[in-house]
Amino acid sequence: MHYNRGMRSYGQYCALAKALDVLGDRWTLLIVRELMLRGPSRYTDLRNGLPGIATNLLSERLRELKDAGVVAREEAPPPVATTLFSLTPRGQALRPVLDELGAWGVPFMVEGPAPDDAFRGRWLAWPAERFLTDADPDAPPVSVELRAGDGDGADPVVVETVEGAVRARPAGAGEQPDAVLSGSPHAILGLLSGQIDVAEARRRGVRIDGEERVLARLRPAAALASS
Amino acid sequence: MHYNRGMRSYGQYCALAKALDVLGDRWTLLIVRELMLRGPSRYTDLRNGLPGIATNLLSERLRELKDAGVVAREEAPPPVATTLFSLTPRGQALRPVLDELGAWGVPFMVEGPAPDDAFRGRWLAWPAERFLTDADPDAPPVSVELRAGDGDGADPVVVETVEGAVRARPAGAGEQPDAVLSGSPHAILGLLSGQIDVAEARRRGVRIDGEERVLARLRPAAALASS
DNA sequence: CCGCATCCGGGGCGATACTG
DNA sequence: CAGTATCGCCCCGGATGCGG
Repeated sequence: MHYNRGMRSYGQYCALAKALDVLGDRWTLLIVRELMLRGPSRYTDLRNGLPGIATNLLSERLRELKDAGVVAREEAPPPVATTLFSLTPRGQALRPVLDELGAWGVPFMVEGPAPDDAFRGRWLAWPAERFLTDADPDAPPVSVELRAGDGDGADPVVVETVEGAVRARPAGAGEQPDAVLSGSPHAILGLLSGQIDVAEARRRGVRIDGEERVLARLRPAAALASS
Repeated sequence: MHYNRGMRSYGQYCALAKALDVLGDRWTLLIVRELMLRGPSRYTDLRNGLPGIATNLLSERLRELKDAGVVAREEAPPPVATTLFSLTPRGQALRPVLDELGAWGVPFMVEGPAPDDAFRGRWLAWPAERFLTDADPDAPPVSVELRAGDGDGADPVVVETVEGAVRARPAGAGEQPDAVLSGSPHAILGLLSGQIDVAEARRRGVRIDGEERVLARLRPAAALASS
């Protein structure tokens, strides 16, 4: 029987405290991150996208988020017969929160990963959407595939221009990007964020296949890492 | 001796996870809220603005935030001889994060406070800055004082127009606002957020002294509480 | 008074094992 | 595949003490 566990409230009539009553528990915002980046996901895929989480915590948080109206469960009908978790509109409304928190955290990433940090390629998709702009919106669309890290978290990500904006999505099968960036997550993130240029990135082991000039079109926006 | 307590990391090379490594512990973001709303503050004043916090947690969080470069301590010289805590530029950069999180939490406030919720008047200052706009930026500036709640958390707040924007600050002594709003926090917040109009607010016990028409100038911005 | 440090009980959290 | 069950540990909450 699960009563109101984890629902410890700050007991303050304040918008920020109320938000943290729902989102402040450990792992909660990272679960929202995965649902935001992946879209509707199965339990196992969420677990894979959240290295380090305990399975009981994942199920408990998903239940709390469902009760709070942030997450929805939908049972897919046979023959698939799997459960899908997704964000409600109220959950989608957290996008600006994650964007701002992530932007604030970018300087920590620039320092490089800790020795045992886990990594998933799609975690770059979201900084990419935030920091890249299309330098020539009227030209035909371009796309770049990012392959960061080794096999474990190597889900490739495609960054493409869409009507003047830059969007990122998981790479599908038989992808045909204009260019492919391969290298360490650290170096690729430095390139995306504008902290280092193409020459410096290459010096740090980044490999560029395909048409390199499309990189000049996806330019990092202005100063992002204010001290 | 205090080693690296509480520094439990998610161990993920992700901007959001890195941000939460610093800010994700309990009470941390609320401490930043107080420093943001109050400016440089003494330990005791922070404690008063954070009803429910344990004193050891406050000191521990302040130390962690200092180590992370978010908070600075300055020892005021004699004869004052008190310690002041303030936000570094890196801490000030959290303003958009708090704004977005707070905006997301506003719908919970509209539902009204829980039975034993604590309240401080200055918690309205920050939603006010976010949700009010000056409907007539070229006219002479106006100011409204908010007195929400009873004695305990009645720190009055002054909302005023400053060059087309709306700013909030703690009310000083001998304040001369154009109007004064008194009433329950719930009703006043409804008015600020545009959820209820002046007539409805009055029906809910809000009292308006001074020139009522200045309220027409401080208009709530467009829809804020998306379902 | 102000700014903590110390002590202690309870429960959230983390890791593993297990099940329909 | 999608969880539940169980068990330590350490974070958290509350009270008290205490030096400057």
